[in-house]
Amino acid sequence: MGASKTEIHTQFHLEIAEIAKVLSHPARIAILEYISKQKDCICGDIVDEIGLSQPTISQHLQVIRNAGLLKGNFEGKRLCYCLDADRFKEIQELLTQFFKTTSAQCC
Amino acid sequence: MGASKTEIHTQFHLEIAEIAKVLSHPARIAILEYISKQKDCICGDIVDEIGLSQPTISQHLQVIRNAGLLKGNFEGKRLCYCLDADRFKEIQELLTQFFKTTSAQCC
DNA sequence: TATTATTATCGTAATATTGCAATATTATAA
DNA sequence: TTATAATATTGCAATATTACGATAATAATA
Repeated sequence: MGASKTEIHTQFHLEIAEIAKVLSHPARIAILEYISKQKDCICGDIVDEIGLSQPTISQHLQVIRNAGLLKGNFEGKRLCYCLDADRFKEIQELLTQFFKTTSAQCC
Repeated sequence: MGASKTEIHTQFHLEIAEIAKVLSHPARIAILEYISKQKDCICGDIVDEIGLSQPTISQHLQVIRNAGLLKGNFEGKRLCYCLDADRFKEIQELLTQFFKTTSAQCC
């Protein structure tokens, strides 16, 4: 099949999995880390930095954007892509919550 | 292509992505949470709990096992599947480290 | 040893992901 | 407005993932 059976899972489990999927590719990890470090970040820089084609980077950016993690500010002349700090913190807290819920006890 | 270009990424980024991939399916999240709660956990229980076929659960378990998260104890008569607490903590720390490294500052 | 229960593996179909070339869109500069 | 630069979209090929039926392997019990 290839498609996961979403209907049998809880909202919490689906949400955690969706977040994790965003983080499940090294290019996206690299992009997130890079964007977070820049004051003024443009997509072209990312292409140079990471070593994938511009369309591929653009595609990864869309995945990150769909997760609500991207904020684009048109400050003055250029488009500035930044992490949405609030959403980023939210995601961090959801994962923390999962790790809290799931603490190994047996054996 | 479908295969990611591993050679262009750092070990850290690859490691984070690999961990996230394990967490990127709701069934595996559910399995991890369930296993962590049981004292004596057998695969069959998981099948009843989650609502996927036994082979599918077994496949998900292998992904979890490959990440070093499963510990199988043959205690007395039955096989007891448990979370590897050390590895679980390790994974948690790696993600925490990523979130620390990647803290939104710009905009 | 034969039976039964539990878990793993194989084979396969459906769908998703990754990556890039070509092209379109958008925004700035001339 | 036209040229130029930056980013997004489209289309497509290669590979990966998800799911399950059928079957094999393994372990406990009669």
